[in-house]
Amino acid sequence: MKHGVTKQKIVEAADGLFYRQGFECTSFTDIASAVGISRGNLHHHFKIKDDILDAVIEARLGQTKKILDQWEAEGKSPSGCLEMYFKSLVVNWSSVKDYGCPFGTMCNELAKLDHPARKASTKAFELYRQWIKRQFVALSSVEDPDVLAMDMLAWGQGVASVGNAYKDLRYVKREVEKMCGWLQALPVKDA
Amino acid sequence: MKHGVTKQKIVEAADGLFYRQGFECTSFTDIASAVGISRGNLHHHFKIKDDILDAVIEARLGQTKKILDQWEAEGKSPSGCLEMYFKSLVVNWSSVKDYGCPFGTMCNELAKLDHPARKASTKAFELYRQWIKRQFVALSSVEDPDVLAMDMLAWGQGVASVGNAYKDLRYVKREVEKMCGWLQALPVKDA
DNA sequence: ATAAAAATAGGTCGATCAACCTAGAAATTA
DNA sequence: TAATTTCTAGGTTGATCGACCTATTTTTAT
Repeated sequence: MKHGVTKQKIVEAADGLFYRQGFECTSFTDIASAVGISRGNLHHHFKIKDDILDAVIEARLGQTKKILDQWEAEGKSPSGCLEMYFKSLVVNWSSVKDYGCPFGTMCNELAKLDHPARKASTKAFELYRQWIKRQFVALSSVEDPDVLAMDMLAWGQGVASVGNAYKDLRYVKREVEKMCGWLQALPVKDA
Repeated sequence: MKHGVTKQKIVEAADGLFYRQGFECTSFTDIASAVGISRGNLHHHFKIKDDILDAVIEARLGQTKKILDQWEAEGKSPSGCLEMYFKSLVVNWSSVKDYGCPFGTMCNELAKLDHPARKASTKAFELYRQWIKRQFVALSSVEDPDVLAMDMLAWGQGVASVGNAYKDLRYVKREVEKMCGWLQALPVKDA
């Protein structure tokens, strides 16, 4: 196979499996058969399992950056961007329903394992936080964008967790609408 | 050992291990050695691993009921009760910091595993929800206690998740204070 | 006191795990 | 074309897993 293609395919497959099954419950055999290669080949590209995890985390960070850029392009205004963030729970509902938030659940699994890559896995949170903070700063109608960004992060985690437990899309939609309403009621910077 | 004592010790040990390591990452050997018994003995009390999980979930439900009753005794007023709930994140910080919320993290792990006991694990959420709702009804100053109870549930999950990721006690304390302040600002039923 | 039942220990089994190894195939470079 | 590197497949190893089993001891009931 072309240079680097297999490696990328491995990371993509591992990403999905880590999300849907968890890191610890995903074996080399799982990943290899998902990609359609042998275990030996998998070991050639990634010597140990933790190396796959590192690559997955890095790939997620890149993907997250891309998505956040895309939201800024689509959302147009800061409040539009924040709406994109809120609504992502509904957009990704089919997976959130079954597997929760990919970032939050991975962070928590790695925390329980006291895994060396735990800290790296929280970087996605940090990306979101800084991005959200930037939107609030641009809105300039809020007092403490730092605190508010943290609140938005926790809001997403909370709704994802409860939504996942209750498998209740209506609840999630209601929460998202509530946040969008709150956002529009915010006093906007002089137009 | 006296009748039933060993079984109870097993459930207690398994509870802690499931919380700190996760269900899937906890082996019969782990539990047996934590209790100080042999694997064979463990198998005598619980034929398969899922039986231990069922017992742990049931035990957690009983423990949760007890704690909620205790909070109602200590909290005195409905708002005092809700403060007990908020502050539990700080009280249990040393474990939340490392392992997250015991209910949320178990729910999510079982969801990923698509485990038969998943639904049972959500019953703890339901206990909390109904209890919180009762406090708001007693406060009688809120419009929709049902929605608000769900919000409080999500708030707890969100703060636990973000607090666990960032290992930031100050953030958690700030959030708790915020909620306590919001609670006291609520118009109370005629005294 | 004796029989029955429950509790305990430890061996064993087949399966699966991460990791390592060898060797051949394919692609690249010289 | 020849040499070299990269990619791929699959076997092997030692450890651990859940589960099962057979004894032996302890407790309970008769």
